Amino acid sequence: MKNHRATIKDIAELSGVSTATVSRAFSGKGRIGAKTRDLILAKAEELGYRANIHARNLSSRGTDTIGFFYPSHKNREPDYFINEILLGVSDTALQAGKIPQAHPFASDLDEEALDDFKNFILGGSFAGIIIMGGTEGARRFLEIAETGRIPYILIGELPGVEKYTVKYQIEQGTKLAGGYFRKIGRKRPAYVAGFLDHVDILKKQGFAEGLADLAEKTVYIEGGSTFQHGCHAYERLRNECPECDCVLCGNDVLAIGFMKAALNAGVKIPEDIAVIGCDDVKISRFYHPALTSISFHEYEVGERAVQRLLKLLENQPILPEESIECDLIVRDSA
Amino acid sequence: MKNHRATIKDIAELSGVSTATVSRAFSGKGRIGAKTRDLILAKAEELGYRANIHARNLSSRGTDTIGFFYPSHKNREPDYFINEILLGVSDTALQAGKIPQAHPFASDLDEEALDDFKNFILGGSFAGIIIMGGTEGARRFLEIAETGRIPYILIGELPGVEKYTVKYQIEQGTKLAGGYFRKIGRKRPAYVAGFLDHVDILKKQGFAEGLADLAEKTVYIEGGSTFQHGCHAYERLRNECPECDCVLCGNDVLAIGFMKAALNAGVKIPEDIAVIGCDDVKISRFYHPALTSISFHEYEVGERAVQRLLKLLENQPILPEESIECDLIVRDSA
DNA sequence: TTTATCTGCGCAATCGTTTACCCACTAACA
DNA sequence: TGTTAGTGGGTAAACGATTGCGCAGATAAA
Repeated sequence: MKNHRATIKDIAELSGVSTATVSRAFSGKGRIGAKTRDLILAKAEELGYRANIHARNLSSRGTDTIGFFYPSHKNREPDYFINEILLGVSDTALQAGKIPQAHPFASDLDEEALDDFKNFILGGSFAGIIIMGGTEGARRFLEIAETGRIPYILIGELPGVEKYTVKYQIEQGTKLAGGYFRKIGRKRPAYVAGFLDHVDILKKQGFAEGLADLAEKTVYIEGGSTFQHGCHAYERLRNECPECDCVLCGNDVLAIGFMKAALNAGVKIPEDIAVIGCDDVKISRFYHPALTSISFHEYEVGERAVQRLLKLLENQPILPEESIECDLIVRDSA
Repeated sequence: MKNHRATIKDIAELSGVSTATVSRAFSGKGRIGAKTRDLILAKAEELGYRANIHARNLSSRGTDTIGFFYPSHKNREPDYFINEILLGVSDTALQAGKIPQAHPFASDLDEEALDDFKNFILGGSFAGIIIMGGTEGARRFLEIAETGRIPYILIGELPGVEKYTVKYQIEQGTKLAGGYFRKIGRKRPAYVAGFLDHVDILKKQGFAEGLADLAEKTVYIEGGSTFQHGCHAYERLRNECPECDCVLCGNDVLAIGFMKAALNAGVKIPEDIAVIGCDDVKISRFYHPALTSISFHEYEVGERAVQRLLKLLENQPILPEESIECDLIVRDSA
């Protein structure tokens, strides 16, 4: 029994043909007779042959891998929002015969880590990449992709970048929340910030628009984006503005933390205070009360990003940006 | 300006040395003079050189990639349990200079998908792999790894497989839950099943042990492992055994679904019915009431799996199996 | 000075594919 | 019968690294 993995050469010998022919039998490219091909495939099966992936990629100057890069925070809770996008990315890539690869990067990306990523990306690991925007770290990946002339798609916002992106309607979304609070007759709004980045600014703006004349009374609480931050935000709000009767949180986990602290304090939701979250992640509907939230249709965002990247890879023309609709999903918390 | 990516050859020419020397400058292997090396590194920097990863892998017959294969269910909710393990795997791999790659596989793995995985794994994509056990799909991956002589570590249980695994103490864990229900004086237990696989059997057994004389009165509800299943489980339990006063659920999301339905029906938790979940996933502490759950220390499981795989890769001897302790984390639901 | 040891580096084979190019053969047609 | 087209498949050069071997020169030991 051979001790090494069967190669194309072994099959060639066994079938009495050249390696070129064997290669053609598998690739379908080039001309080859039907019986020769069948013979080759049979022998290959027999030997349990599998093409060496490195050799293939080297020789053909390409790969089927698509990278997905997203920020991951140090003190991390799972990021349910990005998980949804990732799901969309993975499914779509797989369906197209591409191999998805997820790579989190630290939000405080140091030079060393960045260098590893450069080796990785510029070393030819990816046919194309998808970058999660919103943070400055994302910009570094854009730069890498640019210098390596690697096709990429940006998801979300990054100031100054217009090509090629898939956006979700952040301002539109929070505007819906503002409008909804008005509609149900709330008077004193609050906003609890998430990551304190560019995205947050847009969220605030949209919220203010939706609130219209109520906007100027808005109380802003800042801190962070985790469950704990949400709990603290409630405590702070109770001190700073006990009369607030509705709150929009920068993400769902934050909203859940807020609700948890409020419920513990005996507050009734939504009677005493109405709560809306952002992202509409899966767990929001699990909560009691079920969280009203703004859905940016994350899965679809991931899906679309891959679809666009695929076109880029095939040199098909695409619009510089596309946008996915958002919705307010009303449940029990507001 | 050159249009192709700089190669080792370009640098060799530019520095007036051979490609062998350039390679040595980067790898640190072999002998090389200090100034030659510095010169080479400088030129490389200048050209923005990054080693082609495919060429490297082909030439050196190896790769730094570690694969993580886990079952993913069709109608999927994010699997918070596996997410935790994955986090442990990723962090540990990265620290060791390896590149982690996560690959979900459908629980009803068909031949075609399996063949893709074979190409992938046997094609040399991985230095070693980590396989999430518990389902029969996992066995197929073991087989692939065996035929390709690829080092692997199995996480959890798979009947008949003893080498090399990292186990978490399933029976021990649910036994704790059973004991706890006795201790707090509950009389009529129920068990809500998760995936209905091998793992579930162990959970039932452990639970029964912990319940001791209460075990025979246990009501078993089966169905699935999602939030929805949890909701239905509550409805069924109310019909089948309204006097049940404590329930163990096969996983946390199931438990949360159960609680949600119960709370909606006006039931008090834990007063009317005490609820314990399995896995102690992050979201469990968010819930209101916070869920009491059995922690299998998933992060650590993932961590340990990688540590063991690394030893295998270095041909260091390791024990056939190791086991990670479990704990009952008491919160507010029981 | 001679011999042994060590250091730095080049030569060239190798890893396992893909693919451009070319040649031999068959079939068809005038 | 000679020309043309079309088919099947071989030859060999890539792809971009790694690495065993050996050689020349420097240094140390005798």
